[in-house]
Parts: sequence; structure tokens; C-alpha cells
Amino acid sequence: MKKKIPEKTIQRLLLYYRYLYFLLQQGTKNISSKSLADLLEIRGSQVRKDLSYFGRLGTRGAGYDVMALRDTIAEILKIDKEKKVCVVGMGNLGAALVAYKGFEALGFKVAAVFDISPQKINHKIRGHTCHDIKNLSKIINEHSIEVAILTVPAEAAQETALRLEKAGIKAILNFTPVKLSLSKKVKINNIDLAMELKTLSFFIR
Amino acid sequence: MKKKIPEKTIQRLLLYYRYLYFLLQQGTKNISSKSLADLLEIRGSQVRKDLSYFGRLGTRGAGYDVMALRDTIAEILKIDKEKKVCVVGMGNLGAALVAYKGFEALGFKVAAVFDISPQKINHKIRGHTCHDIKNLSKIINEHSIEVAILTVPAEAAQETALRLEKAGIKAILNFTPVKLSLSKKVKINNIDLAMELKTLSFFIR
DNA sequence: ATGGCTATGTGAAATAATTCACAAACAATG
DNA sequence: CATTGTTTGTGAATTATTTCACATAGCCAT
Ligand SMILES: NC(=O)c1ccc[n+]([C@@H]2O[C@H](COP(=O)([O-])OP(=O)(O)OC[C@H]3O[C@@H](n4cnc5c(N)ncnc54)[C@H](O)[C@@H]3O)[C@@H](O)[C@H]2O)c1
Ligand SMILES: NC(=O)c1ccc[n+]([C@@H]2O[C@H](COP(=O)([O-])OP(=O)(O)OC[C@H]3O[C@@H](n4cnc5c(N)ncnc54)[C@H](O)[C@@H]3O)[C@@H](O)[C@H]2O)c1
Repeated sequence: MKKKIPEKTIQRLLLYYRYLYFLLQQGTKNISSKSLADLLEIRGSQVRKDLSYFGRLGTRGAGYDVMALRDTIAEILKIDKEKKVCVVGMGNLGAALVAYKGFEALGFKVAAVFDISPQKINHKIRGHTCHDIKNLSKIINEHSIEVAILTVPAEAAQETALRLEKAGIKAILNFTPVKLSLSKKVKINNIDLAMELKTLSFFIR
Repeated sequence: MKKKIPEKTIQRLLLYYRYLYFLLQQGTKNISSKSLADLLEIRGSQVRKDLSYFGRLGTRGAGYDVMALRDTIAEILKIDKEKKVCVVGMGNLGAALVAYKGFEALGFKVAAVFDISPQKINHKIRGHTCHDIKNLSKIINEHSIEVAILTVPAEAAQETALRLEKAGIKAILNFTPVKLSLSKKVKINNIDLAMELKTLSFFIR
């Protein structure tokens, strides 16, 4: 053990969690790596290898206890511990994202939303009062927000990212098609939707 | 040559394209694999290997001609050829996506949008008249739409995906947190935003 | 031209991720 | 409690991707 855990493994862990959650609702008590793998169209050995990073979670001959495994994964991923996020840029995409219930289900809480436009500041958007970006640092510190979702226009992305870093944000989910340059300390995940669409369409016909 | 091209290579090609586009606007005529790689924080050898799948695109000693390379990549990815897409489910996320200009820049045209709710059908949303999902097949065929963006509620996802397959859709960009089961012929890309956020936050601290 | 430099293109090596395959653990059954 | 059958956990093998390293093409100055 003591190996570095691949990011892919973490992603699959989340998928396992979703299925286990569903299986439990259905009353399923036990599942084998093979059955779980079949649901996801992967190999049983992949499931077992992923889980083996975190100890011996199954029982030979019997498979995995659905509830126990779900809870263990929740603990590994800290789904049980609420984490606060903010959304910066309350335009089309930002507004859609704060309305999304799927974040809550994984332990996220939108604790603040920001914009620069006087049309939005101090107005309620999907139940969240929009703050002035000027107050970014203050509010992030007050609420101990660690993660930011960045949905400002591309032109403002780098500048805003720097403000987020200065405010002490640890991770950014970046929806802008801009490569952000920050210190290595800030973890960045880029969601490039146009790219996903293009990649997809490249592989047809 | 004649090797299978990795999906990762296609993704990077798109990033190269964006930078080349930008560099050309700045008046840069030539660039080395090293300089381009530095912008993306990858290795020069990665750039060269990626490009080598498509022939000899550079000049030894001099690097790559920015305009020529940009155009070659546009051709490889068929950015020059318009591809029609539809958006199914015009809720929060669907409405945000049809407003996005970034798709057009890569050669996509939103040719139709669909919903099931009488509140939306026949109403204009961001400039697109929303069609009844009942007419999916007809409209997809009329416009020769090949790609669908799926943004219906999770409960309706599998059923809607089957309708899309039957209507002749070749590829689906799936925003629902549901594993779609379709025949192998339909290419599916899943965008799981809650998962991206969770993966991101797992790796901090 | 010739020679010196620079940067490509590409096999080979290194690294990473997935899959195989099987011994060992445990369940179930009689 | 022994025997049979099932399924885990994990090294080893395989496959995929990235990086190295260098021969060689082509630019440029003289
Ligand atoms: N709309 C989409 O579907 C979509 C898809 C993929 C990517 N994106 C990207 O997401 C980003 C937002 O897209 P959108 O369509 O929501 O744009 P939008 O114009 O609707 O929203 C941007 C919001 O950011 C605010 N803003 C501008 N500068 C700011 C600043 N410095 N600080 C704080 N707020 C600021 C604006 O007032 C506006 O409300 C863009 O970078 C876009 O490329 C959007
Ligand atoms: N909102 C987000 O930011 C976000 C983020 C990630 C994923 N998602 C996923 O995207 C999907 C849509 O999210 P949303 O927030 O836009 O939801 P929403 O409820 O705002 O929109 C869903 C839309 O789909 C329509 N619809 C319902 N059944 C349909 C059917 N059978 N055919 C056609 N249209 C139908 C509804 O009328 C509604 O307009 C969900 O699956 C959600 O999990 C949303």
C-alpha cells in the first residue's frame, strides 16, 4: 500500500457511491465486484483494485456489504462533511449552477455568489443574494469558503482567479476556456464544454 | 503511422487550436513545439507526438507556421464544417448552454431545442423557439442533426436517450448524472459536474 | 556552398493504468 | 466439520500514454 491514488480511481469511487446509494434504496444488501462493475460497464478487477487502495472492504466469497461500502466511500470522499463553495459570475451558467441540487447531494453548500454588475449585486438570484466582487476576500474568509466555481467571461477569468487565490481559495472549478496561471498550491479543474462537444463529434463517422 | 489516435490527443489538438488562433491575432508567425508546450504547461515532445499522427506539419530548425498549423488542425477536427446540434431539455442548464457562443466558434450550430413542458413549447428561449419533444424525430431528420446535448431531469434521461437514438442521433453530450444504456453505435460523452467538483475537492489538503 | 545551429519527427525507454489470473478467505451445505 | 463453490485482494502481465534522446532536415550567416 502507500501508493498514490489515481484521479480516475476517485472519479469511479463517486460512481460506485451513486450506484450503491441507489441499490440500497432498492433494498439490495450485498453486491459482488462483478455485478457492480457490470452496471458501470467496466471490469470487476477494476472495482476491486480501486477499493483496495483503501483497505479490505469486502468479504471473500460474499462480496461487499452495500451500506458499509457506501458509507466508507462517503467517508473517503468526505461526502459526509459539508464543504462550502462560492460561485463567481452569476450569468447564464452561474445561475444555472447555483440551482443545481446535485452538488448538495455530494456535500457541497453554495455559501456565497458574486458578480461585478450593478444589475446583479444585492439582487436575489435563485435564492442567493449576489455579493459585490469587491467583498470577495472578506466574505470568503468569514464563511471559510475553500472552493470556487468560476463562471465569469473569459476576459475576466485570469484576473478573477488571482483574486480568488489571494482570498485564500484552495480549489477552482473553471468553466472559462482560459488556462489559468496560479501558484501550484491552488488546485484547478477545467470544464471545457465546447471542447467536450468537439471531441465527441470528432469520433462519430 | 496508421495508429489509433488517442482521445487525449484530440483534446490537446483543440487546445493547440485555441492558442494558435490567439497567437495569430497577436501577429505571431512561427512557433516551436517547446514554446507552444510551455503555454500549456506540457512537454514539447508531447506536442510533436500529437501532431505527428497527422503528418509532418513542421519545419526542422524553424518550428511550425502558426497559420498553416491552425488551419490544418481546423481541418482535422472539421471545425471548418458546420455541425448541427440540438438541445433537449430547456431548463436552467439547457437555457444557459444555448446562449453559449463558444460552441459556434468550434463549428457547432444549435439547430433546434426541445422540451416537454407546455410552458416552454412554442415559446422563444434565448432566440430559439422551443419544440415539442413529440416532434423530435421529424425535426432531427429535417435538419440532419447528428449531435444532441441532453439536459433533461435525471428521471427522464434514459427514456429520452432512447428516443434520440431512434431518431438517428450519432452522439450525445450527456449532462445528467445517469449512465445511459444505448447501442455501441451512439457515442456518448458524460459531463458530470458534481463529480468534477468532488474530485477537485478531494485533492485539496 | 559550407558549417554551425536549431528544432522536428520518431523509435526506444519510462511511466501509468488496466486487466489477468490465481491463491487464499469465507460462505453455504449437508 | 469437511467439502464445495464463490469472490476477494493482489502481484504479474498487458496495454496505453508520456517522455527521452538523438539522427537528421532545413535555416542562416559568412
Ligand atoms: N453559458 C454557457 O453555457 C457556457 C458554457 C461553457 C462555458 N462557459 C463560460 O462560462 C463563462 C460564463 O458564461 P455565461 O454564458 O454565464 O456568461 P454571462 O455573460 O451570462 O455571465 C457572466 C457573468 O459574469 C459577470 N462578471 C463579469 N466580469 C466579472 C468580474 N470581474 N467579477 C465577477 N463577475 C463578473 C457578469 O456581470 C455576468 O453576470 C464564460 O467564460 C463562458 O465562456 C459558458
Ligand atoms: N443546473 C445545473 O447546473 C446542472 C448541473 C449539472 C447537471 N445537471 C443535470 O442537467 C439536467 C437538467 O438540469 P436543470 O437544472 O436544467 O433542470 P431543470 O429542471 O431546470 O430543466 C429540465 C428541463 O427538462 C424538461 N423536461 C423534462 N422532461 C423532459 C422530457 N422527457 N423531454 C424533454 N424535456 C423534458 C423540463 O420541462 C425542464 O425544462 C439534470 O439531469 C441535472 O441533473 C444540471
